[in-house]
Amino acid sequence: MTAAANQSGRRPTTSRRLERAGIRDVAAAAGVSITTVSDALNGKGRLPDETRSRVREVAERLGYRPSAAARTLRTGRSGLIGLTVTTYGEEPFTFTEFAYFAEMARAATSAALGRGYALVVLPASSRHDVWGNIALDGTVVIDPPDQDPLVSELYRSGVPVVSDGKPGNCPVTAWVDNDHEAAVLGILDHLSEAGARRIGLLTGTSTDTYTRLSTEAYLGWCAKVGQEPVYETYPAHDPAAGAVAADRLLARPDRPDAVYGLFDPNGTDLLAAARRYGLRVPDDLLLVCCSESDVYAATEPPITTLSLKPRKIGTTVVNLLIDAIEGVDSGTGVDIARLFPPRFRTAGTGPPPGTLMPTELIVRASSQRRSPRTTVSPPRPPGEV
Amino acid sequence: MTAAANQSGRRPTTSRRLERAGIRDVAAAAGVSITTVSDALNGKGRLPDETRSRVREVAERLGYRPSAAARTLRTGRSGLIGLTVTTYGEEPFTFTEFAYFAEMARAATSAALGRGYALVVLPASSRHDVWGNIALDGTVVIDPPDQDPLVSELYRSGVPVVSDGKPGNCPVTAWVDNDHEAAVLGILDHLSEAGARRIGLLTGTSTDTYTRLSTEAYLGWCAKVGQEPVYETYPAHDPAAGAVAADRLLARPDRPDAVYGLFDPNGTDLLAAARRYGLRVPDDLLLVCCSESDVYAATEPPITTLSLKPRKIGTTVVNLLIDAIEGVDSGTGVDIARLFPPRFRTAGTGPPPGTLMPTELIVRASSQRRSPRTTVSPPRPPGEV
DNA sequence: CACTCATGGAGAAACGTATCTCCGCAGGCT
DNA sequence: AGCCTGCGGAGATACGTTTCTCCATGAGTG
Repeated sequence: MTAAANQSGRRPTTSRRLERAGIRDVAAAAGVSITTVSDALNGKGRLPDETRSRVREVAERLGYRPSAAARTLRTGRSGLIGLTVTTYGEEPFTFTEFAYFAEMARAATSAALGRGYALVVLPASSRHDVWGNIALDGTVVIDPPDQDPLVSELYRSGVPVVSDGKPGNCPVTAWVDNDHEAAVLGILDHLSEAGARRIGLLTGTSTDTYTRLSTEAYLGWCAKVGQEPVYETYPAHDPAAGAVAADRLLARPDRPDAVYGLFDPNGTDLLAAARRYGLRVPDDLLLVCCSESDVYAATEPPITTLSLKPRKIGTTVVNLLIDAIEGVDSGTGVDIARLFPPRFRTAGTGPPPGTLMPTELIVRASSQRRSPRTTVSPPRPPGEV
Repeated sequence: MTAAANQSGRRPTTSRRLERAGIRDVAAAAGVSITTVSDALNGKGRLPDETRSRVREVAERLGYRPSAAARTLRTGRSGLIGLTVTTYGEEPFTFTEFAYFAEMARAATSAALGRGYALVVLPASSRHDVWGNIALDGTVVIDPPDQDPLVSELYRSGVPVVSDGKPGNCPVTAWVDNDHEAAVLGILDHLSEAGARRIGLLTGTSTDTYTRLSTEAYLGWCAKVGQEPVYETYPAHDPAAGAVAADRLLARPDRPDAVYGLFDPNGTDLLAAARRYGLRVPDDLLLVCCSESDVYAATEPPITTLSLKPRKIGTTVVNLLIDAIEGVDSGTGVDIARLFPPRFRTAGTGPPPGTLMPTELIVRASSQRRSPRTTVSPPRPPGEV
């Protein structure tokens, strides 16, 4: 009768009743055109509220769900953001900074969802097999190595890329990182003030930005204050090697009286090694390590840790990326500087291409000689809930 | 000249040079039809190898990347698998079993990538906003609550769903879970054999499958051996409440001489509480907790842990899901029993709808009265790398 | 010689949506 | 009376694949 009749006249194939309802079916059932359905559901066009609500009602009744694939094809936006992790060895996630990554990914997921995007986890290893098969609106890259071909290709094909960790030579849309130099210098000063005479470092052998910048900061500080560097390195992705390296560091003839460990498990490893050598913490050895884990609040003694604030980083990275995705129509060589002029949401601070986030030092007993009481605390009566 | 000429004759819009090359451009450049390009690149059709390689070469030269959206629209397959986590409170991931989830997600990601799929992380909370906007070939659901509307809707709309954790009333394609009852009974027997007279339990207040089955197994065991149950509960998602509950458990007048803690941080919390009350582990108190973390290998003393084998679970869940996705054309009410007849890859063992995975008890000093040496081990000389 | 058959490949129809263009129709204005 | 304007909505096209159908050709076969 109405125009809807001859529209649904198409669909020449055999009678399939079990198909999911499409926008055509909704249009036919509501007695309007496809255009009207699309506009009504997406809040566009000029339609009286009555039509809008009627169409919505019909769509609901038919259980209509718009096809994400068709929408993506048409609009060029998938609502998907890649989360790429650099992989050491076979496993998709890096073992090192495990808690850091988990926290960061969690915050990133949350932030993305809050803005209508979802995260898909993609190791950098698997090449075009699966990479090319996913429509990505943008990508977060964690600690890209110099000259990463993957990042280059993504960037070249117009996909915005924001990296966690200052990139070496990759062209990225923006990046976020901690101020690793300031963090290390802060820790060294903190240990010095606590009475440390010779501060050692437990660091990694890999060349990622975090390890490199932190080690350089340590060496620079040593040169400045005139201390001979005392450090041991080990492959950070090997969980067993850390304990060995910790032992090695404390076995040296020029044994340090304070140690900073760059990686999460170093705290327990150093504590165990100290115990083996009969060193009391903090009396004989001051200890700090970088970790996001709260187990160090309950060790004996509790260990001072540096937090890289992965939640803040994850949130910021995603917000920068989505700003880039939504900010400019299609990044065909637009200059980065013009990318986010007005719509900067994280307080008009930093210069967009690179943002440095502060770290947080959580001071506990292991780095304080003048702690009020290093003995076992008196038993606490069982409290309320 | 050839047919390719008039095919590329279309594209009436204004001259856009910067567009990404499409399959049409490849066809025109190679002097063949679109069909031939598609067949050549996808390894289908009957084409001489010479044509195939020539087309591939041209595609490579033009930097052709097939549009994932178009492919998904046409084939109905996106290569994406949803990973849904039940959320407690605001955060997208559950705090409890944090390491478990991280390990499981890692294994699932790895397994999916190995078979050409990618994982997208989707909390169950965010409803149609983002859920409906993503084309999912299937979904992994972690510990779905009874009558989960989300799972029901997914299943009804034909998306395969495999759950980690035995589902209550949700209709799922398949599920995988640990044998929680056997695990708890094994631990209780282990503690009994080590000399425990009164075994306590630290458990949660939530109603998820894991907590429920484990607690029931404990109560059943108590009834069988005639021990009065001694347990404390706390909201497992609250990291601070665990320490309080541990303290409460050891402060009871009927203080247990052995404790099993259901959640990851219980080990350190119980150890700290024992220290406060002057209890030696394992001499005065035997300790076991469920954890995937290896920090318990380095505590003083090392703590016996139960591993739920998240890697095995993640791998199995994903393989089952992909089997279901690829096994049958479009799940319109096919009976589950016929779903995986031949192509079962994980050794022809389990009955498909539900699979129980064994757990692993990692016995350390905290649960052995006759440990060879509970004192500090002698300093080990610095070994080779 | 008339015929099947395998080979190599072209044409065109979907897939389901968003959106650009355009059209009819009132009512108010000059 | 003609004209403009705004409202409500229909038609058609394009997004970029995959794939079903079909055609031309030359070689083998009775």
